[in-house]
Amino acid sequence: MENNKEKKQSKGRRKIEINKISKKSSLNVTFSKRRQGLFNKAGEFCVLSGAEIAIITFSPGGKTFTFGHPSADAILNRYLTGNNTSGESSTNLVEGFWWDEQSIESLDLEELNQYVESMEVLRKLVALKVDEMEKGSD
Amino acid sequence: MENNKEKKQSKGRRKIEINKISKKSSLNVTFSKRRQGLFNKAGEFCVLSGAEIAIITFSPGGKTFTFGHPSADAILNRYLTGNNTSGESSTNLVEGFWWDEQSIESLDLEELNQYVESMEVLRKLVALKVDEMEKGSD
DNA sequence: AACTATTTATAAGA
DNA sequence: TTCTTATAAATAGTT
Repeated sequence: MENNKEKKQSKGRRKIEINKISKKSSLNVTFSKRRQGLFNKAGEFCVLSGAEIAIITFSPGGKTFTFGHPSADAILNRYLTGNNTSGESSTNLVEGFWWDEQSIESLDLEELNQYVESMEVLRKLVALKVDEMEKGSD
Repeated sequence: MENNKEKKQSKGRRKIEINKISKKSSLNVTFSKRRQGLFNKAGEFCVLSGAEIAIITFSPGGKTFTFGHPSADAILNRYLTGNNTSGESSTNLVEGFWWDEQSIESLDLEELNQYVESMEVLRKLVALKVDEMEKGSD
């Protein structure tokens, strides 16, 4: 009972080089898995260290993913309610953090503008917090 | 040669609960390790999927960490040159991405304003890109 | 700062 | 696409 010298690798994880994945189906799977992994890490990072973190991801496929602090929930919601007329969206909570996914069918340029808007939302979140602190410390 | 029933755990990683770390030295170590881990993951994520990502971390210790795209390098530099009068800073490159660390000794309120500024920088980066595209597609 | 035993993440496969 | 599983990678506690 001989098996080939180059016997088939088992199905476990194999080492990969970090290069752009060309095969579209693989790319989608990897994108999803790693986005989830990244957001989980970010959540743990925040809780363990007490840091605040904001992440914005702009996928080549035309989706904007943001990750942030619980205090941002209400504001994000308002943002979504006000602006989200063209695609579905979902907001998830894990370990007290929200993340958000927006499907937008749009041209590249519009996608970028979307990205800018998302950043603007995050900026406002923090500005609001600053405002609170100024009132509190006066 | 009996060892206690509760024998000492070996030194390998042990499972932990995700709660704020109270011991300051441990917190610092964990913060550094996990920040590095997170940024590495983010870099791989970008390269593999072709996504763009921006991360801003505001640590309780008064440091702002940002992670971004190579195209942002010049702008970040200008930002640092213009604003960084109170603390040291360093910019690192890994896999073509930059990350940055700023030491700021300031009050909480000032730290938050710093955070807002960092976000503003990121926003400008993308706005610039939009501008480029508008010119290109015209 | 290095080490290493474990836990955790995840690339392929089913 | 969701589940499985072998393996790579991250990291908590130790030194």
